[in-house]
Amino acid sequence: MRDRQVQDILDWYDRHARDLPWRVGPSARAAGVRPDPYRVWLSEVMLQQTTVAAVKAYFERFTTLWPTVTDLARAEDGMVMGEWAGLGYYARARNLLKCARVVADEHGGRFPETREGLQALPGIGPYTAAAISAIAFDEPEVVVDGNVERVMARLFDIRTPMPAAKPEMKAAAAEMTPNHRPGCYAQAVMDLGATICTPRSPACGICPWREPCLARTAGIQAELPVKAPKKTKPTRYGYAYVARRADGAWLLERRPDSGLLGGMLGWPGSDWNEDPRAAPPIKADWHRLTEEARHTFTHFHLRLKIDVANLPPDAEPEHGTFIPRHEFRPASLPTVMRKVFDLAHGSFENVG
DNA sequence: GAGGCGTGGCA
DNA sequence: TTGCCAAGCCT
Repeated sequence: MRDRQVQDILDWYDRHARDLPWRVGPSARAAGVRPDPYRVWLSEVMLQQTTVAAVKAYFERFTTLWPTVTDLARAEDGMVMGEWAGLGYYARARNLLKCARVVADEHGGRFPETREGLQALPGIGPYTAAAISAIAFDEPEVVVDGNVERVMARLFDIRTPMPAAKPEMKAAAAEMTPNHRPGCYAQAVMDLGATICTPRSPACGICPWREPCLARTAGIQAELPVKAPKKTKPTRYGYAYVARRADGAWLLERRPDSGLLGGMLGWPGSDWNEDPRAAPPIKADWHRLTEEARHTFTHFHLRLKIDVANLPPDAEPEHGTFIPRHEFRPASLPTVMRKVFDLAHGSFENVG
């Protein structure tokens, strides 16, 4: 029975596999083309908790700037963080660089081929290690991500709430994983989860697993997997300070490596909490903008009051660094900081 | 084990 | 507007 289902989803994948920039499609794979482990790794890290649509442009940009893991290992930290800006979960970018440097310096520029070897690297956990091993090296590893959990919960009608159901999902995934074409199988299940077995309104009518799917038989496919309700997000408040020196340089600061937006550039500002204290980085004639910047993070809403100021050529702030006008790219800021800039920059006159 | 950690799209 | 969701990892 399991062999029948594996064959059915592989047949479906051979006909309907998504064409993705980092993917070697089923026909090319059958012709002997092997995926580049560097590109598989880079795409998997970018795809952690992130949509394919958001990742595509970043993947193209990164692989153009840094075609190999050795190239990436030699990049400057600030350059990589700036290129990652907007993609979110910035610890991924810091770990990406760490990982590239370990692979370049300690593994001769080649990725380990085993799940164990891969999972020892920074930013590579159980899912990513199994995925790289399966996709890049065609090892029959059990690949379990959110897609696989959803598909298995439905195929086997697993009603145990998450995250308690994880061991059952893993066992179900292990039961299904084939020794033949494991890389294609892993990508097939993820494509199925992304395009047919979707969280809401799954397209069961065109699913290659519609017959054996126990949740569909019971009519509860859209209710699975069962998840605990989310906690409501609190709102925090803060101040952001946008200052421009007379020569057009902007006063920014590099945030500490750990914590929220770690390692990213941002505007100087206060702490973000229920009752923040204003904390300008330099004595100046600050002007408060009418509009606040609003942004929502994973676990709280944020509202920032924005102060702007022009600084003299010899300004010496208590903290922060002046970024010359021609070196400053708003796109290299995390989104919340870019929102602040978008609101503030209109209040400055152009400098020739 | 639970919480921290981004962002944008969509119902 | 609000909530939910997307190929998790780290502490």
